[in-house]
Amino acid sequence: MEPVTLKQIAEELNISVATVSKALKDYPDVSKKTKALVKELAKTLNYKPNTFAVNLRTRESKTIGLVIPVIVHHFFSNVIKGIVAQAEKKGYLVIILQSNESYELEKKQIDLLLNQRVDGIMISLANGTADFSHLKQVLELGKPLVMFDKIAKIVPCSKVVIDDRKAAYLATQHLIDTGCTRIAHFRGALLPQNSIDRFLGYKKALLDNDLPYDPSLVYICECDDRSFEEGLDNAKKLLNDHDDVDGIFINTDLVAIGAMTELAKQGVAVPNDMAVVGFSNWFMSSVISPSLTTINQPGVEMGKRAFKQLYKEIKAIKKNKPINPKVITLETELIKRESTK
Amino acid sequence: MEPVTLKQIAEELNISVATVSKALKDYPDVSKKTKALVKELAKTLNYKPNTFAVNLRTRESKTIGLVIPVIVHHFFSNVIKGIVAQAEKKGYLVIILQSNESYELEKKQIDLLLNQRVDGIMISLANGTADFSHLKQVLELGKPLVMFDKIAKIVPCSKVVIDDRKAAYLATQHLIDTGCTRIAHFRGALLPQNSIDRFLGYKKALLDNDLPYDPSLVYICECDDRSFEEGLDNAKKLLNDHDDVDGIFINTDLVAIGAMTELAKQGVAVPNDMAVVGFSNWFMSSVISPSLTTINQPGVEMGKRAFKQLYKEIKAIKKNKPINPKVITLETELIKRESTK
DNA sequence: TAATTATTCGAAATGGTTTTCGAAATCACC
DNA sequence: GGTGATTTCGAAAACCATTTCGAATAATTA
Repeated sequence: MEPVTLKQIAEELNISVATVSKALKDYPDVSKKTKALVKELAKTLNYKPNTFAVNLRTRESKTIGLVIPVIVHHFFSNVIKGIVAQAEKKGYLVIILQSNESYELEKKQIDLLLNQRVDGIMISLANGTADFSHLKQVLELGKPLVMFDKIAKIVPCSKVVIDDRKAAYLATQHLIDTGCTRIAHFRGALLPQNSIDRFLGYKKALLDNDLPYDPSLVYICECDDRSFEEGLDNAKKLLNDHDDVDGIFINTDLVAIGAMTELAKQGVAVPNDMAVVGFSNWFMSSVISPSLTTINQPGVEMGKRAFKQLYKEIKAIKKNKPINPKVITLETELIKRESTK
Repeated sequence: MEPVTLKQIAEELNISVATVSKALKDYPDVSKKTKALVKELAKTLNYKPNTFAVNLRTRESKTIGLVIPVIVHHFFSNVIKGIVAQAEKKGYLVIILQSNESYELEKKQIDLLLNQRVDGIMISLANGTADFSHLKQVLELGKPLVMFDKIAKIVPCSKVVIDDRKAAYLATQHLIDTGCTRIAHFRGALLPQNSIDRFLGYKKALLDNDLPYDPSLVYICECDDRSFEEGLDNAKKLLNDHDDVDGIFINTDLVAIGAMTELAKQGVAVPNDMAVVGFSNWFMSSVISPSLTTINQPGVEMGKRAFKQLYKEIKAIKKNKPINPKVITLETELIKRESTK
């Protein structure tokens, strides 16, 4: 029941632990005979090196940490899938923690991962995170850090993102192209960079098309557990405040779906009375009615690329090479559906 | 940059490593003076015990493994959330692997986790898993194993499930109560127990109500990546094969949504021409139109309970107590919505 | 003062693997 | 047979924390 150790194999064969170790790792200074003997016995005894000991010796755990705001989320669960799959290919395991959009938790979790001595950390920030000392600490310890989607520009680490500003511009331009002239925006929380960028893209599209930017048309939602309800609420407010709006660009599909639900309830026809564009291309956006025009956000791809970058940096650190942070921007596309004309 | 070790603290204070270790752990045989000194220096140097060394000594990793068929899935991502949250509370980290509904991968992943020497393993089986030697191996190694949702009755470990049979019975009975007399069933893959149980519940409800069981009304779907399309396809077949069916009980919401999409396309009115009941209560089921009547499956709760059970067993093993496997059955409920009368 | 007890500490073993360095043994060649 | 080169192996240190057991000192009692 207790796992076999090198020592036991060594005693069995009357050779030293060192030789057994080297035989199993095909060191050139072990004869073919003993190598064969060792390997055979190791196999029959089902020897597996004790990971704890290997970790201690090699100072690496072949494990990475992932801190993510929410797990139950179409986009993020896709990212997780991408990371986990890619990591497994390279022999790395992934420890996943959920920050629940809480800065405090996020901080603790980074600490947990550092204590665990993971070989690298990947993170998408909680909305509330405004202080980055916990992330800088990771870098100071010489551990690779890759941020994705919800990033902080100020932290000098690698990042994988989409061009949120451009995507939002595209979305808004599409509303304009299909005849909307007074376009509202449900933006995300004040802090995360992509929420800001989407807002800026929206604004720029308006200006480029000589449409006035009206701050009263911008509504904020936290995009937390209550996303759907926030969509309902914001739509209600919007309909209450204005009667001339003919399009909305919404920060996230789930909020958009909430908004469309409220619009339907109040008899506002989508897309004829009100066109709607979401963001992220959640699966459900394609199956609701009317289906939702949105921006595709390649979650799995983002996860893969983020891990690949982290992997490069882990290798670099191992060779004492300096790492130069990279910003990888993935392509997105507008997916036209029934919620716009 | 390199983490501080006990040795460094010891040298700094001119005492032994042993004393430092004991001081930090409040052993009674260290004087208050030295304890204070050690603790202070440890704090200023930000000492954290080397997890690798601790693991090696204590023979435990404070880490558990989770193998799950799919991550991007409303129910499973909820389970993950429950597990991760509960584990963190108890000081455990979770390594997550996705089997992708592949027995081969699942087997490899169990091996990976055993090599990693996790303290316990949680798993929801891949559809294809018919051989359980990899799971029995876990038990033989004396590692706690908890299965949830997609389980194998034959493996003598703890399990957390819902009463699929009862839930399916409820769903079918509801169709009957609302006037359906010829009810089809889109069942899941042949193997996983819950797919079988749901089928049995469906069948029993029919018989209890003196409705004939007609095998030609039962369609199979794998419930993999193509769930939605399988819903479309099966609905198409059903409408082609039969013209007298007035209700369908469908194994999973996503398939049900696919089916409803096809029904809508072919002008079959839900619920009047055809009532539909799904299973799992995916979020999107509440926001589509018509909204989907379904069975609520408490994912987060299942994750929590599964971890709690695993935790108990880890503690038991540590104390050399025997573990007696438990089967925990969670309550479900029928959620009536617009897709049934 | 001698003997006993309580207090405080450290040497050393343990956990299992990896790797360096040097020793021993074998072989080749003149 | 002697020299040098090559092959094959093992002792031992290192990784770091934990814990047992015994030694030394200090305090107490007879």
